[in-house]
Amino acid sequence: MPTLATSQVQPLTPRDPRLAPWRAFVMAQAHVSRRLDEDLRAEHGLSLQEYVALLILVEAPDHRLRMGRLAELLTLSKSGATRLIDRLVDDGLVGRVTCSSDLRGAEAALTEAGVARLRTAAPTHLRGIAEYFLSAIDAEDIPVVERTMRAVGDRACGTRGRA
Amino acid sequence: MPTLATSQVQPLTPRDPRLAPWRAFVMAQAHVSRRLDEDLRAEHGLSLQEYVALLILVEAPDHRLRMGRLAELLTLSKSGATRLIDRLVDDGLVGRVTCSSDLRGAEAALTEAGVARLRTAAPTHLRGIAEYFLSAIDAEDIPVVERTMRAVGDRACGTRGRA
DNA sequence: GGAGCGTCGTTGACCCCGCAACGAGTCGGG
DNA sequence: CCCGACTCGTTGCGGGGTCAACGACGCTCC
Repeated sequence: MPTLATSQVQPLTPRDPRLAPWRAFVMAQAHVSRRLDEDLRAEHGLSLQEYVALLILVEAPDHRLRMGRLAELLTLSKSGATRLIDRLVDDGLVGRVTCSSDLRGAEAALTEAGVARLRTAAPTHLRGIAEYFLSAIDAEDIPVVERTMRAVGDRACGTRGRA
Repeated sequence: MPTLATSQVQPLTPRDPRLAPWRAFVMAQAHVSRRLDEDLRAEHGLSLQEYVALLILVEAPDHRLRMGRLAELLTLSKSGATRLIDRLVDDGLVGRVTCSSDLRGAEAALTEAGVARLRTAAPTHLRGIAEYFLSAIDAEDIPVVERTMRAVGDRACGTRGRA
């Protein structure tokens, strides 16, 4: 395989037909996330971001995570993570714990209420994914979607800074 | 074909492996749009939304569009569109015109400066799409991506309101 | 032809996020 | 030791978004 610097698919101009998949991708994302967010807010009073934060925490060892790591996983700035956790703390869904191994660090830890809230909200989220995303894709195409999306994510994430 | 209510791919539980493509999709979108936004801001002082607004306008007949329609195409609320156009007007990139056929309607119209700005910013955007998105996908997979993303977009957009 | 209802875009209040600056804590070298 | 340089999370500020309420206008029907 050629290790061509970065893209080299061809320079790409406006009105190029290869923009079609890109536009479809953008629209898909916009509509699906909006739907998932609406459903969670309407049925459980949680934004999609808040739900994902709880989800990330429940999958972490001890149901706790350093703020910095949490910010990364949420693709959020550090301050964004701080304020998101602030809200969840106010709602009693997570607690703040000072990190044992690093006194300047803080950890967010899921409370019992947080676990419970997540459990009741999960069906809504999962139903949304099935209804808006998975059910629109032919079964045979799913592996391709997974592979390509993973490649895109890695490429856009990995090529950090340097060309 | 079965007209099964909505999803019926299978109820879907947490930790289901079918969530993998969904997660990859979410990460891909997050990283790619962030990159495109950063690049446009750094090189042209435009947010991705502002760029897309200009792009939509340039593709419209007469380079003008009703506010409502613009909001739809941007997947934005009406007030969101109003404020976005406000900024572009302040920058001199678009102008406001009262709609000829409906006195309560307003239209946004691209100025010469807007067209010019779009033209200079386009290469950055197109390069980003090629580099972060297209070049990560095998050529043979691109049609599948386009087809599936279109299907997902339509499904999440079309099933408006009613089950 | 005016009354009532729907639609269009804007505005005010509020929410959420990123950036830059900060205080607190860690770590390595003199 | 202790002093600088770095890292961690929080905070002030400002940008950008939504929702609800509004004024202006179009439309229909009596």
